[in-house]
Amino acid sequence: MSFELPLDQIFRGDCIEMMQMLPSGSVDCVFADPPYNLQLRGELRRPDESVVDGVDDAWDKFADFATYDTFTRAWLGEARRLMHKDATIWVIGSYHNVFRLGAIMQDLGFWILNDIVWRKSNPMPNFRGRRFTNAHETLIWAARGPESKYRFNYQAMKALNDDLQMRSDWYLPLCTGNERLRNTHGLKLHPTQKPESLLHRVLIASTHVEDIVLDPFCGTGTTTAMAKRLGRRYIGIERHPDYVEAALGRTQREVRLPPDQLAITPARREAPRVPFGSFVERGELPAGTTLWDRSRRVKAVVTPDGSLVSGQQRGSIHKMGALLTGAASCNGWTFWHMERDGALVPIDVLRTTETALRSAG
Amino acid sequence: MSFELPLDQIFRGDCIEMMQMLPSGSVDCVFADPPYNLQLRGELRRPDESVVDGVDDAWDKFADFATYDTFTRAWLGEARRLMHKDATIWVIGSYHNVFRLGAIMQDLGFWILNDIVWRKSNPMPNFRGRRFTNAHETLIWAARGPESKYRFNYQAMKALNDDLQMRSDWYLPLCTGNERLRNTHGLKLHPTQKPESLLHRVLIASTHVEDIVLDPFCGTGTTTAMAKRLGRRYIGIERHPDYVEAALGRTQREVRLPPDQLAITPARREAPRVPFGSFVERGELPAGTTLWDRSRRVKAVVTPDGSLVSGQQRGSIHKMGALLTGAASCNGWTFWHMERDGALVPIDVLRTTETALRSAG
DNA sequence: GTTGCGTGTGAATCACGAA
DNA sequence: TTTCGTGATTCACACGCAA
Repeated sequence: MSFELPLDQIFRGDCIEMMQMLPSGSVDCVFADPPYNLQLRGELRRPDESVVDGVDDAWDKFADFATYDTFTRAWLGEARRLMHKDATIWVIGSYHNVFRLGAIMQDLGFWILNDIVWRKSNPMPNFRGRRFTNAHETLIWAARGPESKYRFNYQAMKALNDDLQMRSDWYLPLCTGNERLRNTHGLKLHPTQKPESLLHRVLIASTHVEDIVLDPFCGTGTTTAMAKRLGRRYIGIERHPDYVEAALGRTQREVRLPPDQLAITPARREAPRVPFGSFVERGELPAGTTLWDRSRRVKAVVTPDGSLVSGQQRGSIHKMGALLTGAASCNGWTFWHMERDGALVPIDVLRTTETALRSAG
Repeated sequence: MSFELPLDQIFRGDCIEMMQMLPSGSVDCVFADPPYNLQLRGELRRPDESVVDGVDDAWDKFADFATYDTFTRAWLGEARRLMHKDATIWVIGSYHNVFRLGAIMQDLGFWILNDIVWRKSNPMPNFRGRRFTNAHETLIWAARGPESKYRFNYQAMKALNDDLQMRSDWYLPLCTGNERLRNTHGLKLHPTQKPESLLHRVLIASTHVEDIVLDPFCGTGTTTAMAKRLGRRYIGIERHPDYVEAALGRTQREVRLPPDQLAITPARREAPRVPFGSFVERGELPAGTTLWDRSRRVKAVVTPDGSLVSGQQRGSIHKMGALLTGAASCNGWTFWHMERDGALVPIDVLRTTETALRSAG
């Protein structure tokens, strides 16, 4: 049996069983924080459903890895089925499990886009002085397959980083203080609650408003709460009733940001396409006008159909830019300039004016 | 057949076959930079139309993941046989291959101690704006097994990091400039030459003077050269004759530091923003350099872990400044000077560069 | 000598929609 | 499924030459 896709809900149950009931190709993004260690939470079972007990001689270590791998293949396989062709997935782990996660993801056909390092500003020190301070965790960001046309909000990430490309190493604090959920005894409710800043960056980078986000290991609901705040739709799955209760209350209390605060720096490739010829038609750049490159080394003349002519050659603004410079390709909008008050101005200013008019009207 | 262990040599040949001829349990540390199995699909151009010189060498091409895994299991298995019970291994990779490396290492019985992130100060940007800038690579540090009594020079690492525990994220520049080996046409000799600062930290962290270090993918000899400089014994294996020739010459020219400059030591120091040790690692203020006070009344010598030595005394730049002047305390950054073009310049100038400032964040 | 500008380059899985 | 046209896209350094 299979449900219609339920939105903005958090379910209690085994994530593999729950995912099996959801329809294929229905989610835009998955965020998963799977158990890091078999012995910790008793969530792991062998394929025959017997529970793994924690013995640590060499033979059993191998059995543990095999069991962990089986479990990992099962939930990643279901998650992949639920993802539509262009969806992406984030999986977080530490050196205990992340290598198995990554290898299995590759085996299942996921196409890794980046591995992201979450550098903790306040990690726990190494008390025994026998290793380097374990100051980071790793996120694997992957598309469903190599041909996916996945979403990456490049300009938004650049804006988040002082107008420099966002790198693969992120420096963020642990979840502490008021953000950390606690029980009535003041003890932390969940051992590995993720910081909201981490989910903020993940969701802003790889999803759009109204996109559907699935978290199969929902825990205390950082993903669902942040999805709601940022105007994304969410589906959470969590096995432990206490965590489900906390996640439900927390997400319920969360308030969706108003639309004007949800807008991110738009991607230029998604701006409405305006034909160069339309400016010729309207007389804003009449046929006969001469265009130049930035340093006046090459020039061309605008024709009535919006193509350019230079000598015997004729073509679009892009084709002519490439042709005259010998480049493989060329963005004609930024290459060609027109004279305005004696100075050269890129013809792209025509387009930005147009865009402004459209959004205003 | 099997050789006695040959020391301080670089061999040309297939690393699996060569390792098979060496005796079991004979090396203290392995550093391995295996092929990454990048899967580049076409030409990549910068926004200025220049072409990126990608890694297209035959040695990096594998038919599929299964082929790569078979190769990886084979060389890691031989490396493990050569390691004695308490030896450790370093393996470096990127998201293309590191998950497979780590999972296979765990399957073979290695015990992962840390995953280390080499954060590059100057990575190549993402030119098409379709992903996060791939700004790091990952090193896996592992013992031969869970019971290994491995070497970790905790105090030396702490000293190198201005008396703060060394973290799992390391900020180091790429190998560029004079350090990068070039052929007679000025082209890079090896597409992926590793920086000396990386090997410096690896060797200081996990080996002792006279320890035997094996590099099965020796390339142009960064490992062997740094092992010689730091007084370690080395065995290099490399398949490509051009790389072997370069590694031999480079390692030949390298000079072993004198004994008093090789000693590493515990130190208790303050923590300014930029660790003094980072300049030592990067070779901007190499071990062996003599520092003076402003009026050349006292002097001291820089050691590989970033502490100073003068006579029988050893300590941080701050402690040694205080000690040698009889003061209660001292700001080593302004007290100590280095010679530059015959004049004395405070070492604090090292910190004023953009690079230095960034290493803190 | 110093400063500043132009150029080159690094382990890279680097477009996408319409017809 | 394939072809084709449009047009989006770079950061930190090192080095050489000019002012």
